[in-house]
Amino acid sequence: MPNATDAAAEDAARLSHNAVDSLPQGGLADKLRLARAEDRQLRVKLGIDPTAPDIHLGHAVVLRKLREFQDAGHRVVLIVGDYTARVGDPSGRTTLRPMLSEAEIDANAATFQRQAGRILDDDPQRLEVRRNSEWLDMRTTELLQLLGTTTAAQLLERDDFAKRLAAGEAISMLELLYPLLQGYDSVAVDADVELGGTDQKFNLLLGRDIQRAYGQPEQAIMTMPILVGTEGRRKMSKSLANQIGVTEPPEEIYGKTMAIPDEAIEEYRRLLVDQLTPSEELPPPASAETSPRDAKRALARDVVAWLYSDQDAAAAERRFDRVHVDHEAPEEIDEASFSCEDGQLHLPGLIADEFGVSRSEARRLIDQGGVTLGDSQLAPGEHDVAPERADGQVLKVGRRRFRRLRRG
RNA sequence: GGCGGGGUUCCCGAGCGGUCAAAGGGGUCGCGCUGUAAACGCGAUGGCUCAGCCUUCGCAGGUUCGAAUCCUGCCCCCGCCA
Repeated sequence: MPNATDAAAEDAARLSHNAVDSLPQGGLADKLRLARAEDRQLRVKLGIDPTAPDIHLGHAVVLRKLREFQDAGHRVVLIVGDYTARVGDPSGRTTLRPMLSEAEIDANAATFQRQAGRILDDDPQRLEVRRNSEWLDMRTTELLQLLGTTTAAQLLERDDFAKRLAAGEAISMLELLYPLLQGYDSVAVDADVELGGTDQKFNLLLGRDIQRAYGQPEQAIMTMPILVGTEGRRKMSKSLANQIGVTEPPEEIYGKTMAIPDEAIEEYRRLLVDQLTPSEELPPPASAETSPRDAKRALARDVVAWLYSDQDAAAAERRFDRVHVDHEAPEEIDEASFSCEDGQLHLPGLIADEFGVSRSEARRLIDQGGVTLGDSQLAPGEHDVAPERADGQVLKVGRRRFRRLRRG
């Protein structure tokens, strides 16, 4: 039986799998050692931003890591940044975030918490959820004490601040304050470890300084890679509209995964699908012989199976093949009823109503050969059709929008 | 307090009296192709009762035959100096 020291180091190594940074050197092992010695759980913190409530695969990377800590017996402390959401953290971006109303924040926080439950263990012993308005709504004297812990130069070291300063761009006081507030969260919850994306590195490290200033042991920090969005370039985020949400329907998740560039396949697999902690018994990863298409199909299946089930994954794949490979209509199609008083069915109006586009857009779609009625593609200018020709037919708009038409 | 820069269509960003619904890029959409909603190529991208009409270039007024482009006032944003 290995002694406690070795075991802690091994655990730390395992938990650090896929992490970009685990700081300070040996810090996590020390924390694990301490937990063993004191026979307690580590408190592993993650701050979440309730401005973007829907959890996507990018969040899932960090949440999966948290799940590993839970499975190792530790306690995850999720901090809903309901108070900091009023401040707006600009990490990795160049413009200020909009502020949200309290009602919006509450709704978003609830949504996030519910969705996180898909990945995290929600056993109260393993998961604690807090809101930072609990402690950040502080007296001015306390705020001043917090401000006293840090210098302007320290904050301006942060990469994005430094760049913006050099470029003569605006940096608001609120933004500068944000890292301090986040750091104070660590103090308030006695964090032993804090996780985040690599864009959080500065804030996580500053949390250590804040804790020290308050006479607390400093947290270990771990950063996880930022998952790229479906276009394969920029970080996955809702505002960039390149996200795959964990609650999206199976066929959407499957399809969006198929839309990622081939180069991103390996990264997606490594961060989302592979065994949480590597073990010797695992089969080798998908061989390089596999074609990108098949590798991506397998990935898409695995992601859906992870978030739903094997059956859902198989069904999603069937549907995808049917619609995108065989170019046929899916089995299940929503119906749209139409009526026509004046003898002709005006398609731009119908398409606009059914798919939420403008009539002008609908006209363009028809004119560009993007609309098919039954099995004939509509010709440019063919905006009105006889009702007999439309009734009972499948209307296909673009590659993946379908309606079965019924005269009503 | 002083000086300077700026607000353009989903985003960035050109335009600076007519040829502007407004260059170019991004994004998005469509088609083609294909191994996929990949890649690549081509095209489209304010609205509508769509060969025409209507409404846009921070807001309000004005000059002009004619303004996103000129003038006046206002609102907002940013930087620098102090």
